[in-house]
Amino acid sequence: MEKQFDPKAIESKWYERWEARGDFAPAGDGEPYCIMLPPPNVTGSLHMGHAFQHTLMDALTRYHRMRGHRTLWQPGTDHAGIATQMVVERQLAGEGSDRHALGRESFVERIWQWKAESGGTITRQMRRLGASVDWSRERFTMDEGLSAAVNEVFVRLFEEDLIYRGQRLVNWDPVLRTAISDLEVESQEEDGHLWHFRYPLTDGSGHLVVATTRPETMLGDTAVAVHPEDDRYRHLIGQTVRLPLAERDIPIVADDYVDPEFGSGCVKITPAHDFNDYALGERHDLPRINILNEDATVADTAPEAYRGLDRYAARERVVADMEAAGLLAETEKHRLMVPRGDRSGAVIEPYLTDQWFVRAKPLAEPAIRAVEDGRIRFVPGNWDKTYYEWMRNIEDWCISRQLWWGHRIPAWYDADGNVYVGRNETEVRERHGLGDAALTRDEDVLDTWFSSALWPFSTLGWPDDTEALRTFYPTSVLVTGFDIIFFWVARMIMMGLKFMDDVPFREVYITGLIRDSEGQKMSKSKGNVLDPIDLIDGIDAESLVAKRTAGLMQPQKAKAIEKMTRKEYPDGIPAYGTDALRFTFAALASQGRDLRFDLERVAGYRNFCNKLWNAARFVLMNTEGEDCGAAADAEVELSWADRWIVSQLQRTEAEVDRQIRAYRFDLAAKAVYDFVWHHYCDWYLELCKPVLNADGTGEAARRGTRRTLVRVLEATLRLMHPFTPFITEEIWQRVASPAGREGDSIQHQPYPRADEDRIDPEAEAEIAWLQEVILGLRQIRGEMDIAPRKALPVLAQNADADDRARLERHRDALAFLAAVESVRVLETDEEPPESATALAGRMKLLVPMAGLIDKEAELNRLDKRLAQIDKERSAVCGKLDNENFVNKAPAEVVQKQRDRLAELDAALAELRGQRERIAAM
RNA sequence: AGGCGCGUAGCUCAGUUGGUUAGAGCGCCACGUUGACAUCGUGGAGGUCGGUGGUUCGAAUCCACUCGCGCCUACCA
Repeated sequence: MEKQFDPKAIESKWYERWEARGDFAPAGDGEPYCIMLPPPNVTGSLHMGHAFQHTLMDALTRYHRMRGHRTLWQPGTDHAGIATQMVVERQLAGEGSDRHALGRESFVERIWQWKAESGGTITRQMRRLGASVDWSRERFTMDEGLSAAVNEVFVRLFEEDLIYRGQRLVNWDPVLRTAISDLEVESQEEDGHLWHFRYPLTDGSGHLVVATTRPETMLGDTAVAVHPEDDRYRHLIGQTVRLPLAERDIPIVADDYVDPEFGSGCVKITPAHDFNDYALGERHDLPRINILNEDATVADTAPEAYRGLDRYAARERVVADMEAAGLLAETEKHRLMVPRGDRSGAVIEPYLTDQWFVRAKPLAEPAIRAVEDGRIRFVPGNWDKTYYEWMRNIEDWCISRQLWWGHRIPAWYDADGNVYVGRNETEVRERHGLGDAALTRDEDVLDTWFSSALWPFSTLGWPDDTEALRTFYPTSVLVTGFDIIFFWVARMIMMGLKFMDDVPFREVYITGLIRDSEGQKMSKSKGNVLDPIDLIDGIDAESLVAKRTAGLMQPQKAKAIEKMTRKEYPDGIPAYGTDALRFTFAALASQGRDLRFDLERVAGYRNFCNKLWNAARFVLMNTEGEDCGAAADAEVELSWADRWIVSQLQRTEAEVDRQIRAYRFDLAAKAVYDFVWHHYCDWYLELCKPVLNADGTGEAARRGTRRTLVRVLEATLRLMHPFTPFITEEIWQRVASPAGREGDSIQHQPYPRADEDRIDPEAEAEIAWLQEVILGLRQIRGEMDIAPRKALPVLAQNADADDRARLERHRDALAFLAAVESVRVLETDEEPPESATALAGRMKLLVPMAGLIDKEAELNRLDKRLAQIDKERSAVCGKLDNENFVNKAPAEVVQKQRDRLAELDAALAELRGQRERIAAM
């Protein structure tokens, strides 16, 4: 083996073998376990959030596969309607063309081409991450089967009146010129103005003042509203005002919606351009005047002077005209929430159009119940509140999009505008007896999330009753971020319950969000993104800068991004390898908080991989070609250390298993790390050395230690495999045989299960004693500046029979790990020489000071220890002197404190005595 | 406005039902290279657990209030 672990040398080799052999396909007849990969955008690339989530999904998948479950991790990609269409439209714009010039068919063809070219990025990256998805089942939301499922769902929902078409106010993106759903609107507070306008009463008796943030919409006003109880205006209700500029008479209506405290207490009402006004208009049966075109220019329904103006130009014009007419009462600065499209960034316009909707309430009710009664569990649990909040206030879902890339709505219109919905045109004609009448298909496509909502069953073959569907639905767990609970999770639950009559998954594990080391959200525009592949392979500073500054929406930011990047990564990023990256993700995955991603952390886990690698190297150096006691009748003798490490392994196995089940990957990773580094390497390997090297060791003892070395390592590799698949496979191939195991790959080996019977309290006590002695002596050495390899003669005082036996038993270990030259047990009445002291239980270890230790230094050291002990002693005494504590606390707790006090007193007495003696010398 | 979360060592974070000597990693200080590993070893320094008050024999942990920060929903013209 190489002295240093080199991930590059092994990773691609193993993944190719696993995939070629079909290792990731569900196998056996165990209990089914299934995870649906949240389908990434087909033309996207893997970002840190993906890599994080994929790591956790893969860990779960490998864990269950090793436990013998019939495990499926179902991969696939999403067509991502708007996002993908925008990319190709931008390309066309670069060529001086647009989709209309191309025509629908060619445009869609062009997107398919783009998908074919760039669509493999994510899946290639997933392979680099070691994701053990079953590629043979890979699906795409727009492939044939999934499209059929989409049509089927649409038709069935339509037939049950759960999908309808209607003219309603929707969120309109005037740049993309399509409707979008409520969820695709992101509101942000921005600076604006509040304009106060005078609207004259028609009868000439005065005027009302209304305030607005959007003056141009007054062209579509159809009422002014006041609060019914507002004494200032009560007498005017039912009268009309003369709407300036448009010169129309509009009524004054009374409605509770109006807050009399705000502004003048009068509100202009524009039902066609504001959601609240729309609702108010419905209550009062007001006309709706749509004054905007699709691109947010003023329409012909408005007065001539404004037609064709952009909405913001119209705004200025309206304000100027009102001012000129003496009707502008006041202009004030105002912060307001501005709705923007999440894709285009354009200011969204409430807009009156014909769209298709899913009736949400009837679907939401069973979906709420599924979480309430525990058929679906959120992890961490508090996310159910977020879910309930949204589901209980859910509005109908606008599913039609005025785009070309997506599932075209299966609806046809005849010459009279009658609508027919069916799985295809032939079916529509047959079912409605339309013969060969002219039919035109609806131009619109469905919201991307409509097909995503079906993912848990459409990928398994629905609407056909397939073996896969019967086996893997409901799936086991969904792993995703909180940001798509509404977009996706809630909708999958609704659709799953509706069409499968069962929940789509039993648990939803919500991961935190990956941020950069400063706690900033990672985004292309901030220039702080990291490509997980760059952490695996490494990247030089130039390439990293080039990558981060390429294709920016705001190219002027490039300089700042370059500066920041060069400062943070002057030498680029070293290659850490996949296993280190994955282990980092696992270790960071604590619950309920966002996580800061810090390269120092990855470096630490790369070191950990190297540690494991070298431990394996040591084991192999000591076992290759040697008898490791594999034979059934081999005579084998286990040392205390052997028994101890086996015992520790059981505890670790139990802990890791428990934490994985609880989705506490951070704690599972910590348990593994502690075991490998601090138990196996720091102590066990060191304790093995004297056994293997000493001349006096018997063959049965060597065999026992070799066998334990290699078997514990082998089990540890299996324990770690879900987190670090590559290094564990590589090493396992070398140690499996000496450890007495057979198999083609570690991933099909059983996951370690703790064996209660192999927990060995006797061995644990023995090694705990040994550690205490060694640590005590090392402390003296360290604090007294005694050279590390300077062999020390040690005297033991107050050693009881056990201590004496143990000192004898572990003489080699003490010599090796604490450089003890000799140990002599003092007789009861023997006066010790001037010495430095350490305690191990009641036994006192003395290192004679002659020539080694400075008297003052030892006195200081003792004073420090005494102070520590004395401080704790006062705390314990405080408790025990408290009658209430002694009377009310559980007996065992009280006893524990008494025992502790006794220990402290003994230690105090010993050390004080020691101090006096040294001081007197 | 409502909801959720966070505040523990210089930094990033654990601390599961109240009883630990409050932990880890990184960083810091000192010492150390005859082969598992310098991507390492040994020893050490460093925290009144945001604040106040309460419940309790006992609070980082439970309750109330408070300060600071973050996120998500929401109709303020």
